[in-house]
Amino acid sequence: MSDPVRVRFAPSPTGALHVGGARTAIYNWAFARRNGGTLVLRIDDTDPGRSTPENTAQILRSLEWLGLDWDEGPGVGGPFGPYFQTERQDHYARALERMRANGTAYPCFCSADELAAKRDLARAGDGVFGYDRTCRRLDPAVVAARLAAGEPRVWRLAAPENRGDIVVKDAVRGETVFPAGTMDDLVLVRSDGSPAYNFATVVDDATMQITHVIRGDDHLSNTPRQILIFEALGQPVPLFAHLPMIWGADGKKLSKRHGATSVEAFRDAGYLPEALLNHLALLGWSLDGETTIVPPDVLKMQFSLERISRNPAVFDFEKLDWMNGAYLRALDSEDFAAQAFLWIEAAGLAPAGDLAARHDWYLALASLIKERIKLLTEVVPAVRFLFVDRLDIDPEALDQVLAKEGAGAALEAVRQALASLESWTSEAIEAALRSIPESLGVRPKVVFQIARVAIAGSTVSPPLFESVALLGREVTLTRLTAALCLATP
RNA sequence: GGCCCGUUCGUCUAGCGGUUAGGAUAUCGCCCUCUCAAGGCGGAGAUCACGGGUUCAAAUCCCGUACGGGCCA
Repeated sequence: MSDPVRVRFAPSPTGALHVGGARTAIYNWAFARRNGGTLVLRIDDTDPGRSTPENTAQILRSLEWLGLDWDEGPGVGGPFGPYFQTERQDHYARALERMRANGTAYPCFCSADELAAKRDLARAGDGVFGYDRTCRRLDPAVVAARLAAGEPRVWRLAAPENRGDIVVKDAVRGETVFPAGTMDDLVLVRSDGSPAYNFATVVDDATMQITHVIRGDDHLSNTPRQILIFEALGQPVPLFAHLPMIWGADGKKLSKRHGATSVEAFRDAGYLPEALLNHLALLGWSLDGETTIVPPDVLKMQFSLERISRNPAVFDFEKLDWMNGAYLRALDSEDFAAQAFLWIEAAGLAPAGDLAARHDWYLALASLIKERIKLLTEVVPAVRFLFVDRLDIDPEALDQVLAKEGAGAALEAVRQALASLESWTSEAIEAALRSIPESLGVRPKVVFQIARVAIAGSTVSPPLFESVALLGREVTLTRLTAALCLATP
């Protein structure tokens, strides 16, 4: 009860960190922070074929991008290392030794062919059980001889035969009972000496003194087996919290087919880490049922296992978009400008030092667009007209606005009004332009739309007067003149 | 096949024996307005998977069924 909380996130570096894993990491992180506990990051790299250092690096990068920090693990070390499973062979060997000594593990010499035959036999009958325990009944002297002879073998758990029902205590689902006698003698160590998943996980969780295992729902069925291993090792069983899966819109496990799933893909698609984190946190957890904006610092103060829901959640891309917009709007102009400039620079619209060189200009730009976009990828299309030398005018806008009769007269009036303006501020520009419609006898919005197309190349743009102010006199007049040639008089 | 888990507006969820079943998003309408957004106001949208119980009273408790999902093989 009063034991300090220790939780872990144990990704497999067989691919990028995807949103499901990210949510698990977020919950572990928030739970550790909320309870003043320790978050351990452990890399489950035991799959030699698919685990790569590149994937590990990418996972760490994604976690850092999300703003998650860990107290023990790669990069920070800690007293329970190493934190890569491939470097923990001696722990597994010691654990197996202990289980051999207390009779909870035994060698099995059955070949793959024999096992397949046993399986077929079992399937033919009605009861489909696990391994039939042939080698568990072998004479000790025979076992010793075959071991000494170096015969290929795996090591199996000797599942207890007189144990009662196995009860998984889970903070999300309460107590789940697995009937006694349904557990088979699962493989702990493979014939090549590598630890099986359940074994390595339990040995690590035990030696790292993990108190709460927060992980995906898909491990719930493994849990009774793991409990048996904890008990065989004589170690306390942690408390569990199994999270419901995240689905795509079709009710299938979220995958690439549904769109972006890796954290980095969301970053590249223009999402803010806080927004992704917030959205993920709310897929399967709620603060109070009313609050939708839960920033990281609130999450780590308020997170609780009790409010995790039991049913799977469909990943709602539209809601994430809305949320990203909300976070973008909440940014002050300084921060928004910094974010936006990354994209502007990457698109080649502005040179590297431009943000510092024209700081106030960028701040003004930021305030113009930050409440009009939901994704950072929208920045460049929204502001391109402010950077390019030659403006391309949208053909449809040309056709619908500049081709209208009187467009030329309006443009000429705008050009003249601006050419003689003494102070180039949005206020002065607005005053000058607002006086035009009346003299021409048209509605204000007609003139403004004509000017907008001439200046921004589109019927949709940031606010006109401010945009003109940002564009500067020279460029503005050039564009008006150029548009004049295209417009109907 | 066995064992587990899940099922409240399209979606995320609140609800933990008595509520006009609440919020968010999406959607629709109106207002604001130089376009687009943002913002404000309002509407529509949930026979609480289904069937039995228990109870004066069930979305809430119990048992089945169906449909989804997971794990093992």
